[in-house]
Amino acid sequence: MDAIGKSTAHPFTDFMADDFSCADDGGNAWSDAHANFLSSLLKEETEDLLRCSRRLMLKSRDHLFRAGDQSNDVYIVADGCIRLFQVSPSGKETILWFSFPGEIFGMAELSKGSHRQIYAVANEATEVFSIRCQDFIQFLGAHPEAAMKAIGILSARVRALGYMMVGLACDNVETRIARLLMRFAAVSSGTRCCEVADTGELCINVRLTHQDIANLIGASRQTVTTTLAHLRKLGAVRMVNHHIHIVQPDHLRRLLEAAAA
Amino acid sequence: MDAIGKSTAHPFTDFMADDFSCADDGGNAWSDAHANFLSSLLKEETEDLLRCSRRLMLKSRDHLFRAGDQSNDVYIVADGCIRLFQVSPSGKETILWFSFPGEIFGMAELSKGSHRQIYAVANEATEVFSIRCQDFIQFLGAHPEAAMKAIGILSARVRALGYMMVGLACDNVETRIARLLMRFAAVSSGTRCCEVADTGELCINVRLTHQDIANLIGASRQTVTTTLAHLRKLGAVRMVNHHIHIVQPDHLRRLLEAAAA
DNA sequence: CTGTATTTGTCACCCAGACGACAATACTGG
DNA sequence: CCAGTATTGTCGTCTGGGTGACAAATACAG
Repeated sequence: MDAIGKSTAHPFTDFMADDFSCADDGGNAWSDAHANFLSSLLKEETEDLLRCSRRLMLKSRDHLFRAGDQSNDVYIVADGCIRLFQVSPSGKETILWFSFPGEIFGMAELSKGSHRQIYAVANEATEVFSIRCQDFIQFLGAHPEAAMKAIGILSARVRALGYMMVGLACDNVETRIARLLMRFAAVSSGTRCCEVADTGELCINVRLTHQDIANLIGASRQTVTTTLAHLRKLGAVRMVNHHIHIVQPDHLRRLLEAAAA
Repeated sequence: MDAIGKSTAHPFTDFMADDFSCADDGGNAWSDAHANFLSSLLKEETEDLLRCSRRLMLKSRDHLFRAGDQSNDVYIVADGCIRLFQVSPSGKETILWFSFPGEIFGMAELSKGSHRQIYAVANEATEVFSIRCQDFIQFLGAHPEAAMKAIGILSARVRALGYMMVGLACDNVETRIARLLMRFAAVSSGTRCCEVADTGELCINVRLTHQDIANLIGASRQTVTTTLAHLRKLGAVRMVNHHIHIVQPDHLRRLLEAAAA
């Protein structure tokens, strides 16, 4: 659990501080939504919270919960990565987001002691802290600043989802993919890939199949394969081991600007 | 401001209580996101909060704030209706939601004392309470239950946006419209239309142009016109004055079930 | 009451991307 | 090490719905 204590590239403290232009494309909301809740807490708050937590070890593809389950806990990722998604009545999977170490999830179902709306699956071998809703609510009551941080994270998620909606409604598949890659690069940059050159190359250190990407951006798997092949041919991205590197971030940025025109 | 004190069809108390099937299509999240924040507060909390508020009167189409503005306040609708939307870089408008009397909005930009991400305009003559962020944060600190309610509303909005994403990614335009109409009917049912028959006819008491609907579901205005004309021809909906009535809710429900197959 | 702006209704055209169908790899558990 | 499963790569084919272009019908300000 040594990944927990240390601050990542997105400590919560940044959250209140940094300014950004109004032409922001949602990248900030995206980062803020991935704020490291755990490392943003004070030492004593962390102890208070983890005291009443259980630790769960999940193998890749293990289900943590499914839609319809009773929702009794909130979770914090200790290590690994959790995929949060919905399944439409027709069976299509829509990925809402991934949760990385330090991030809290399952909060959205907190206030109704009721049922899960979404699915949570380990995207790789993953370790999570599980905290009973009751305990968590009590914790928030006892630590108003922590409650404000929770509100901050939920707010960021609302903003991030808003931007996702806009992208889905306005952009074509290539643009959606470009934007997704840039955002993932920003968020997953904490866990740097071994072989990043001194060039501006960015590493997306998450296991993502083409199907996953399709489910993230609301496209078909084939179109993702084709588009990604195209970007690779242009030299904008390349595959390293089993994840994507953005060779020319500027190329993707230009794509995004072009879409704005 | 007599619309404020009395509870609507969605008091916050319902929020923690009602159960629902796991096949929920997000209607609950939608309703919960439109929870009446103001009327959910205790009398003393309400006084505390409104003491430090200013009242603003807006004419139809007045801008309350725009993307890029400094975000210094949160707002509560006293009367009327506020349209919250984003504008894509290419100029396309995407409506995220409407806020009705008693609802709080602007919260998502609360925690960064920074800039608005979205636009808020009065959809009709509207009256809002404006509360400085500082005061609101202080209020939440002083009233932990109110803070939990705020978290509950943000959570519901996260869930609602999740469902919107799924719909956008999976459903065709007709289904998206049908779902939108059913949800609006549920939410706006508080302000009942004068001439609702004893039939199961539902009234959507919000001024919505075809362009608005298009912006809500990510479709073109023409397609909305055509689809709505089709639904009217089938006798599923009709226009009353300047808003839509759902003549046969079952017809729309059947549409939604069909989409699930 | 009247000119201007907004909203609705309807076309014909066209294309991004969904879908189905395979073959070729690459993993993974036993 | 091998069978079985998951993932990638590539084709045609086909269509939902975007786009532009109008005309008609309202709404609204002055």
